[in-house]
Amino acid sequence: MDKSKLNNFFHSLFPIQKEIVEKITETFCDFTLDKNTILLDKDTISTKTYFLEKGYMRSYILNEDNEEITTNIYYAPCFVNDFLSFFKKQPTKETYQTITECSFWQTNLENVQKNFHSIPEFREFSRLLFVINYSKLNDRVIEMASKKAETRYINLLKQQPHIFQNVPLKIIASYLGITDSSLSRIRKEISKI
Amino acid sequence: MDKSKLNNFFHSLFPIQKEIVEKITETFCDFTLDKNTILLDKDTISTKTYFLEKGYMRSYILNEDNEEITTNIYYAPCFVNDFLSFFKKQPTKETYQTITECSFWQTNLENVQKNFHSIPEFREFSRLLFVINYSKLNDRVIEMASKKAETRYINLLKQQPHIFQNVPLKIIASYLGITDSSLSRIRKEISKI
DNA sequence: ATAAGCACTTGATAAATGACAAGAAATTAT
DNA sequence: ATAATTTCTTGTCATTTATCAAGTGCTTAT
Repeated sequence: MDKSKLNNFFHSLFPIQKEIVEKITETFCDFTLDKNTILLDKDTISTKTYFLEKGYMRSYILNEDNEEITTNIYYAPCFVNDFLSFFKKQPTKETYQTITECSFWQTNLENVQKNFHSIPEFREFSRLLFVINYSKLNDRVIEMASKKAETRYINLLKQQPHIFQNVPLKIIASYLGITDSSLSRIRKEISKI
Repeated sequence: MDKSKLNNFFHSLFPIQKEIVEKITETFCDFTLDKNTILLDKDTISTKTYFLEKGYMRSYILNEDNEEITTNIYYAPCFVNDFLSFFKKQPTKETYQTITECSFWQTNLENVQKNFHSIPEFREFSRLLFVINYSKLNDRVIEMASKKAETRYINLLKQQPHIFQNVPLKIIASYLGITDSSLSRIRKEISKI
């Protein structure tokens, strides 16, 4: 039950006292999942918030042709949350699945609510997490709308090279909004240079 | 100084007492802007949070060819916020500009902070706003990654037809991630049916 | 160890979208 | 009211990406 990675995540985001972090993470429990295992299935309600301590995972939807479209790739350390489902108790649209073996910490909404309303630092942390996630997502929309696939690939490779060591190319392709054969061709083109 | 539209926005999101809403919106001041006017310029720090009471506006960035890429379209009633800039005091990447004549209510971070930490209902409201905005943005990423331009156009037309009565097509085109001539052709194709 | 199933690549071809330029239509400024 | 400016459309052609199918190599299960 070593919560150091979980606790350090709080410290890494903003200045906060050790005792307060320990109070916040008091109710978190740990578990692990094998690779290619579903953490949260679509059309279910997320009752937990998850901290990914180790590993790679993704969220995906099925399109009209029943192809999996990867909507997000997650890597430790980070919080993994279907905000709409967890906070508004709505069924998820996406399925959340591990890519590698993963270890997690989790807690439920009741504990989050208690902390949110009783610990000012946790409120600030929660909001900061939202702001950061929103901003990342916004950057991605901008890339999707303004850059061609090759540029998006190059940027991802530059910014998160480790993803290519841990996530299959077909998942990366759909995350970039292209087919796996297109990604393969783009990689071939670039390797020539 | 009729705050009814501002106040009603709170009531429309979740059950909350009239007196609490009035307390929250106490510090909001109103102003109006002409069409095509900048509300918040890129590379500046957003010191205000805005409620758009009437009108249409957008955010945009300039790409490497100095073309404006519309990143978001806003229409009343809604809150308009550059989260990263407002909460983390970072310079904005995007410029926020009115499209039609707009009327706003605004307040500053100090007031938001005071309410956030002293009024539980305002905390819940703030988080709900984040969740809803995040979820909308996520839906947009999914569309961008999985649907072709024509489908994205049809969906926007179905879901927000009023946008086409109030926002120039070239802005809508870049919001959809295509050029204005492509949008023109797509519209022509569809009108044939 | 072998077979089965995936992941990845590659070829040929088609579809979607972009680039650029010119003109029509609408809007705005004088 | 007229001119100037901006928006929208359309034509031609180029580029980007998708589709489908086949083949190779890697991983996994028995």
